[in-house]
Amino acid sequence: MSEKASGSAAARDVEALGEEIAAAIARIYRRFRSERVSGDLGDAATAVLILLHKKGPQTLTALSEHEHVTPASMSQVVNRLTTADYAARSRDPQDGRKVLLSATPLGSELVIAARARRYAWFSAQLAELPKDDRAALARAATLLRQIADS
Amino acid sequence: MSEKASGSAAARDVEALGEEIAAAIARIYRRFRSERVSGDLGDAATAVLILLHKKGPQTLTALSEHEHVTPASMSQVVNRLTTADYAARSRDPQDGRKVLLSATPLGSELVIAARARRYAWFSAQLAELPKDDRAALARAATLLRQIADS
DNA sequence: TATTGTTATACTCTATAACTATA
DNA sequence: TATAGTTATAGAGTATAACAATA
Repeated sequence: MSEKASGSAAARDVEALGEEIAAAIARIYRRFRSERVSGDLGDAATAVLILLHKKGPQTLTALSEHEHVTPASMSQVVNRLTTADYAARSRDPQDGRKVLLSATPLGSELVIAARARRYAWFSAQLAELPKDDRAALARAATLLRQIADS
Repeated sequence: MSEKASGSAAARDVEALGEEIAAAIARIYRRFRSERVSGDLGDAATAVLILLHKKGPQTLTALSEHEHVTPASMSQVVNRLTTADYAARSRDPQDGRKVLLSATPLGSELVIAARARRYAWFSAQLAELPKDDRAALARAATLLRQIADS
């Protein structure tokens, strides 16, 4: 009831919450990035490789839409992966315009080895939180993913 | 009780949660970045400008620690802000080695005008969520900020 | 000597514009 | 013509290494 009754005040609250969340996202994202060890792939390339490993072969357009970048940007990320032999390009036999990207065995190996190590510090922090807080974070992750995809 | 009893299973759960959150963070962060309109400052420069606007003058080292980047990186971000006349450098009278950065009136104006516009789409999404979900996001923002600062 | 900050250089990531190849 | 993808170029953001200035 009070939600609808206090229209503009609630709107300001939501705006403030939006800014607060956005700021927190930016901070933790940079923190993740700073945890990267030398020799690792960059964050964009890593995200793509994990996706290929988990979901199997994808077209370039599918990857670019999933990551919210232009096809031109994604092509360059893929170039870094293929140059390092972590991913491979192949033509779609049904439609010669399409390119299918897939993780190589070397790439899959890297994903498996790197994942736990990369977020080890973060998992350690999570383990120390009360159950309720972990639940809030799990729900938030789901919501943020939905909003990102909207 | 069951948390401690099922040691390694719980540890795997926390790791999976960590990866899930990290992936969601990366996705929503890129989405925020893709919403940036041409002519805007970049995200790093914007974050610094907002900080200067909110907290007042800061040294370069304080800024670099707050954003978890090296002083050399921060110096370059600050260069972009000062070149655009959104921030100004001044020497600390007590310690000539230190540089104090502050937002210019033009910079403060920009922060105020840009904030709401920049996250408008996000706030609109938040407004449509049930109250419980907004609460989960608010809690998550607090937790993520604490973890980022740890 | 230690602290604070800067510049030089290089890499990742992203975008826009212009292009090729296939449908 | 429309779709899928690539390359060229430019700019933001970051790091390491080497440096200058001040304490």
